[in-house]
Amino acid sequence: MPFNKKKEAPKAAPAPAPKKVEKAVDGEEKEKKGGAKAPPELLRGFRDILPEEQGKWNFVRDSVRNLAEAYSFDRIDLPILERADLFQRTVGKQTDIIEKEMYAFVDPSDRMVALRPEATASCARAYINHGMLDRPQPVKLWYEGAMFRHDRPQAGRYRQFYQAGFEVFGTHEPIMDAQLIVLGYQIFKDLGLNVKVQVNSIGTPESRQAYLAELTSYFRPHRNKLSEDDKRRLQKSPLRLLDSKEEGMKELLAEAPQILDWLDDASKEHFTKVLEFLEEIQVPYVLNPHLVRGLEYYTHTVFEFVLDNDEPERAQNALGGGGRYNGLVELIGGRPTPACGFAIGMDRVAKALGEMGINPPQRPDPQVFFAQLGDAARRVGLKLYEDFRMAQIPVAEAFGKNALKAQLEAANKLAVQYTIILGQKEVLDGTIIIRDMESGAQEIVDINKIVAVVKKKLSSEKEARVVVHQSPVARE
RNA sequence: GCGGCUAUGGUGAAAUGGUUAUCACACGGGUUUGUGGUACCUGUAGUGAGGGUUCAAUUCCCUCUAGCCGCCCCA
Repeated sequence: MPFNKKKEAPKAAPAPAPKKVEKAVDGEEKEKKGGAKAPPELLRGFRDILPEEQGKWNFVRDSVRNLAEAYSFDRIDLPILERADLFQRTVGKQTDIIEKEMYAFVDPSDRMVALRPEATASCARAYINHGMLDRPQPVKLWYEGAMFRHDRPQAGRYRQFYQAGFEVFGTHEPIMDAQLIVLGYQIFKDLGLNVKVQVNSIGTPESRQAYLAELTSYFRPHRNKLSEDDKRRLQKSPLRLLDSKEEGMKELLAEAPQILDWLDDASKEHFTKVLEFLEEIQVPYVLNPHLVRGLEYYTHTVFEFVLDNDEPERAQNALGGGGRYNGLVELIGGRPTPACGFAIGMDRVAKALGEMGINPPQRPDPQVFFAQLGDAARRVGLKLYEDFRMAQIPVAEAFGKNALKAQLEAANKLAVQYTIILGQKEVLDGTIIIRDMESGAQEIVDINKIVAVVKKKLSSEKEARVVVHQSPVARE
């Protein structure tokens, strides 16, 4: 989806690509021929997140939100579509994200727009647009939502993926870098995931310039030893050589100049302080002098959260990352404003949870099942259902089924503790049957007291259940 | 974007160049009309799409599509 093919896009009608029209016609013909409709197809790299997975996702979303609030971040929702040049300017034209992965197109108003490939730039834009520099600094924002990159899909990598991000504008203080790392670390800890924190500093653009020159001249004599990929990196983004996975690179890298040695004094001091804070609060981190990040806007501290599991070599183990980006706000037209932030990849986090066998229920398990026989019972049942809901007792039902047998079967599948049964007879008597699903014992109670009776019966077991369902956030 | 592997009902598997593609689970209906967990009966549903070779293709070949793995990149 190259972004620059717009040149001759005429100003006239936003003619939809003719190709698409043809295809649509094809589709119709196919339908006619086969009689049956061709099955609908998902776009490549897009997916549905099904109900079975929602438990994990809720867990992730809840943890993120709880911690965002605990660290006093304010929620912001940003548009999914932005002017394309926002990302071009910030993420960096040389990056793959911009060069070939951005969903960019001309909208009906003849404007070049793009589905956001990330949200930091939007945050910075919002910060400027809404004059947030006139609020008490720092301004701490968090968001969550879908991002789009037209990348080659793989497990844990989708073209529409979800990120939760945290951004802090308006402070240079190294303690902020450290706190962001702590925050990210805590999110993973709350989720029960083991992550390693890797940190590095890539200094200011000026100090980096000098380092890049040095790095390039170090590699140039070895040019013939480099792989094609690495040669390209040497040309395009020498920093990327540092995290090359090529075999032969290890020895070369060992001798290569280290960026930390090239930082100016202020950068060094900043980084040292960040590390001191991390030690103080005992976040285990690994200094990784080869950690560089793909987005061009980073300055000083960069960090990544890497899943620490049995298969450390997996490409999708980076669950999140971020860093400081002191130049970004100014780059898009704001006053010079220091800032830093990070984002976590929720798809990968959810996947990691699944691999750990963590799969919370997508909603509270129903504890009671309501079985009904006949229309009179249904009418009463509809009302009864509301009573239970107000008493906050989750009730399941199978209004779609008539036979009591089928309803009990459904109740059994749901593993409820009690089924309440309402038939013609009970409606006339103003009573209702309550059946203990484990023992099969039944008793008849006054229908007006059923909610109270059930509540009482459940309360004995409730304590145990509450412990089970307790959010791990509350742990330790 | 590059390289490799893969593709059979909703899920997991089986089979074959030649009758009607097998099995389990899941799902729906039922086993004389108001009682579940085990049993029995029964139903729905599949060879990813398109082309080629062949008398005949789910099986062999090609293209496409999608997924997975690695690279690139990144979350």
